[in-house]
Amino acid sequence: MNKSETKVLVALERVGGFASAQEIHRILQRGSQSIGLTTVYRALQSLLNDKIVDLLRKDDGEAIYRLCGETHHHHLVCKSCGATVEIEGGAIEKWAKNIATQHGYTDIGHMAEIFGLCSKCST
Amino acid sequence: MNKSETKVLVALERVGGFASAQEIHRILQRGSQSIGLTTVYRALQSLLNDKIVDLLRKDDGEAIYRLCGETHHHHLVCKSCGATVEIEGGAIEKWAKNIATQHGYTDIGHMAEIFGLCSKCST
DNA sequence: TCACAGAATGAAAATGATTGTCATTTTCAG
DNA sequence: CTGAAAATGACAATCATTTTCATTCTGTGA
Ligand SMILES: [Zn+2]
Ligand SMILES: [Zn+2]
Ligand SMILES: [Zn+2]
Ligand SMILES: [Zn+2]
Repeated sequence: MNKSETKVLVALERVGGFASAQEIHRILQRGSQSIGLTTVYRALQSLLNDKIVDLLRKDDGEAIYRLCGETHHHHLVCKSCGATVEIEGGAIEKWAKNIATQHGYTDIGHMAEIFGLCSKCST
Repeated sequence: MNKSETKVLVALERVGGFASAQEIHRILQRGSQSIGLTTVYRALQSLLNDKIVDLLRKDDGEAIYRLCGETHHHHLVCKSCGATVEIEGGAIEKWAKNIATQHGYTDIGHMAEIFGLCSKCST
C-alpha cells in the first residue's frame, strides 16, 4: 500500500459512494493531494487486485469504483422526477447468491434497480 | 425496421451469441452485406431502444449485443469470459413490485443482473 | 553519509471504442 | 416525376484508458 493508493482511498472515503477514475483525479487535484491521472489508474488497478475496491460500469461503459464493504444497497427511482429511495436488498442478495452458486459461479456481485412513478408524479 | 437493422439482426442470428459492434461490422464486411461501421452502431442503438437486442459489457468495458428472447428475464454473466445464463426472475419480480408499492410507486419496471466467475474461469 | 538499483511517478503520446458531422444517396408520398 | 425526409457512410472528433519513457524518489549496503 503506497502513498498514491492511500490518497485514492481517502478520496473514495470522502465521496462515500461510486466515483470514476477521472472524478477521483479531479477531487485530488482540487485539494493539496495532487497526483497524476496515470497514477490514479495504477492505484485503482492495484486496489482492485487486492479487492479493496469494487468496479462497476456506468451505462456508458465508464468504470466506477467504490470502497468494498461500504453498505450495499439498491435504488427505487422515479422515472419522471428522479426522486430516489434507498432500499435494503436482503431478499435480492439471497436470490443472487442462490442463483449464482446453483450455476457454479463464484466471486459474485449483482446490480439491481427499480424504476417507477412516485406518488406525486403518478397523478 | 430499416434495411441496416435487418442486416445487423441477421448477423447476430448467425453469431448465435454475443458480438461487439466491431465484430458485427467485420462479419458483414466479409459477406455481401457490406455496411458502414457508423450504421452498425446506429442500428444497434435503435434495436436497443426497441428492446430487440440486449447490451452487456465485457470486462474491459466494450459493449456486446445479442438477440433478446421475448420473455422477460435476467442474466448471470461471467466477468471474465462472458458466459451467460438466462435466469427466470420470479423472486425478483415480486421483490420489485413489493418494494415499489410499499413506497407508493406505480408503473414499475426493474433491472437486475448477477455477475461472477463461471466454473471454468474460477480456477 | 554515499552510491546506486529498483520502484514509483506523471507528462505526453498512443490506443480503441463510440459518437458527431455532413455531404450524398435512397425512399416514398403526393 | 419531385421535393422532403430518412438513411447511409467516410471521416473527424471525443473520451476513457493504457503505454512509453524520462525523471524522481527510496531504501539498502558499503
Ligand atoms: Zn416523481
Ligand atoms: Zn444487493
Ligand atoms: Zn467464464
Ligand atoms: Zn425481472
